[in-house]
Amino acid sequence: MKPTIKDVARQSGVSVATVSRILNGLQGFSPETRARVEASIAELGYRPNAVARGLVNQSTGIIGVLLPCVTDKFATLLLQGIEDGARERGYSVIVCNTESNGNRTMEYLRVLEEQRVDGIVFASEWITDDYGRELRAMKVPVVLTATMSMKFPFPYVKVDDRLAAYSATRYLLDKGHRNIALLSGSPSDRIAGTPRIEGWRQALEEAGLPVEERMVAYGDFHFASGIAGAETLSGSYPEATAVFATSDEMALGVLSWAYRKGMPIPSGLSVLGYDDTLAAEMAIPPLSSVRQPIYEMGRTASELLFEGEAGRSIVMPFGITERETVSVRA
Amino acid sequence: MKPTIKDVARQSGVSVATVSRILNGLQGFSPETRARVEASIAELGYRPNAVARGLVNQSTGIIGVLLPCVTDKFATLLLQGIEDGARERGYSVIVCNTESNGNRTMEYLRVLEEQRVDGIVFASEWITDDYGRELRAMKVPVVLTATMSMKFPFPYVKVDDRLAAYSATRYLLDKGHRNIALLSGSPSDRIAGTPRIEGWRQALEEAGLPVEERMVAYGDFHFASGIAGAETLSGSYPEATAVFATSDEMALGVLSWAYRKGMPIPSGLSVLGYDDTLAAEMAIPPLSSVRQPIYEMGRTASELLFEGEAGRSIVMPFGITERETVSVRA
DNA sequence: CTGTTGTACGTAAACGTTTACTCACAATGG
DNA sequence: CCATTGTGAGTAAACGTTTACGTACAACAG
Repeated sequence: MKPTIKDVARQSGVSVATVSRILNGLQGFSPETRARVEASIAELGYRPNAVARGLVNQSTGIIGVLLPCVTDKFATLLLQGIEDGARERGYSVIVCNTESNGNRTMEYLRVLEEQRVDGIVFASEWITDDYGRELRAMKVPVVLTATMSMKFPFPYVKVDDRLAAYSATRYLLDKGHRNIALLSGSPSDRIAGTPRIEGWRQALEEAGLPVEERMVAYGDFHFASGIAGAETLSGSYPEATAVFATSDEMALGVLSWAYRKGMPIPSGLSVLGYDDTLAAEMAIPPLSSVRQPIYEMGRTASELLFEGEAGRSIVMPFGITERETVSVRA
Repeated sequence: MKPTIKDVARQSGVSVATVSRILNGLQGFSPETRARVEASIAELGYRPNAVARGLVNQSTGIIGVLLPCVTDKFATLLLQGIEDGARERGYSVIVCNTESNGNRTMEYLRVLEEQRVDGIVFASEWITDDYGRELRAMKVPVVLTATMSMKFPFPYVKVDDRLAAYSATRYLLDKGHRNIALLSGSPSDRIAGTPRIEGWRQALEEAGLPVEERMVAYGDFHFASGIAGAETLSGSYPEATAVFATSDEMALGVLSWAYRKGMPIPSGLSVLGYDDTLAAEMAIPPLSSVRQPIYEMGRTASELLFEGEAGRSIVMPFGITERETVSVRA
């Protein structure tokens, strides 16, 4: 089969130990030996076997990344950041597409443990007791990103969702809006649901405005649920002059619904998205959105995995990218 | 550290061979022994070490996937299909984000060889001589998807781009358009560039229409280049009544440009995209597009990797999804 | 000339599995 | 009652590395 270190050793008339030393940049060989060995390596086309290395070194050079969806912009930007950070440090990444499915997630955690990955980045999803226990039992560095857990104190990298939603709502208030609907993720989502709802609510309450259940619709962060949510809100809260959607895709759903209904944006209705992905930029009209440094979050997560002081978490900054879907109201 | 098969053997008073046989569903043990061993496994929380297994079995249960970009819809849908196919067969996937960069690609091929992956799916990019030689030298199953190579006869899964572009152009002709601009990828792209240009050209020529250089603009398949291309075409080919963009993102760029210019779609200009990704559905107005079964292509690629008869390639069907960006012209 | 030190290697054990051989023993057939 | 066969196991070699330890030899100090 493929040449092994033994073949290289034989070919160049030295022992495997010497070849290994040369390969690993240690010392204990003459320049001539080195030249001879390197010639053999080139001639045979030898490539070290990472599997064998992994076995003796107890380290595979692979990390695992669990994502709820590998096709949406948010998750893939995160992935890109993680992958860049890992690659620069000589690590490869195994992607695990959990589809937010508990069984698949548990199954993948098992696979990652068997594969003896050197670290795990867990993105976006709530850490259930099952996940947390499993992760803890693996005795491997874990970093959470775009999520966190009180119960399992893994280091995390994320923005403060509550604060971001609060600021976004304040932004709309400052533009003169007094009837601000919320198009939220599920209220049972403790990460990207509840905190954003609370931020919105707090901003309204501080402004002395009423907060009623009919002012919010719930979706799943995806496009279709944005359309449905807009439809719901148009019935339950027709006086709304602005809607704050907690994902860009849902905001695009609102835009799409408005287009369908002939409702002009932003003169008839202002729309604010969340994430500031490329989708916001491509929208018609270009979508104003709450900006998260998604790529940097991913990159930071992999940095933390390898170089983090134990337990250190990082809260990332956010901002608002102003485009053309929010009008000022006299 | 973590319990090994030896710990399990000791704990249950049998040899490692017996534990191994139980783990692998072979025969040669009594039901009582099996129960005892399984109890020990549960008690110790033993997980087989895939690295050690990989060493002796000469198979890692990992495949590598090379993608030019991990954030765009096309590539990630492909990835999702590949991952699903792999997972169902018990394989994990290492993602390699090449960014269409030759050095990164070569580096990743080296990593994949060292990691001794069981197969490689190579997506979207042209197979250079370097890549081809390296892939061939790895002596590992390779499947190409959304690309192919004459020089290196790896099996591939893709649609016939030339035919699809021809059909798309015919579709516009059938709608009464006689001035059909092309917004293409690079003409040096032998996979997604040239063939689509040729399909477009052939349809026009068969219809007895002139084909001139000024009728085409070149982009890189991404959004910004769509805007730029639309601008270029509006100068060089103002009489165009339709533009065929060879990616959805570029088509969205055209939509965005038109919105900016106040050009009504489709009454002022018809636009046809390519790929029929979610972006097409989310566009305003909803974008008509050439549909490729992207997810299925990915899934088929991983099937082929494990179960393909040597060298069998698959040409996938395409279609046209009609939405609202193409008008009929009297 | 002898003892010490440094250099350039080689030997062999480990890493955690799988699996080809063995082997003891019971059941079975003649 | 003996030879054969089948069953439930154990032993040990292999997979391809790394690395602790050992060793031969040259240079050098005293």
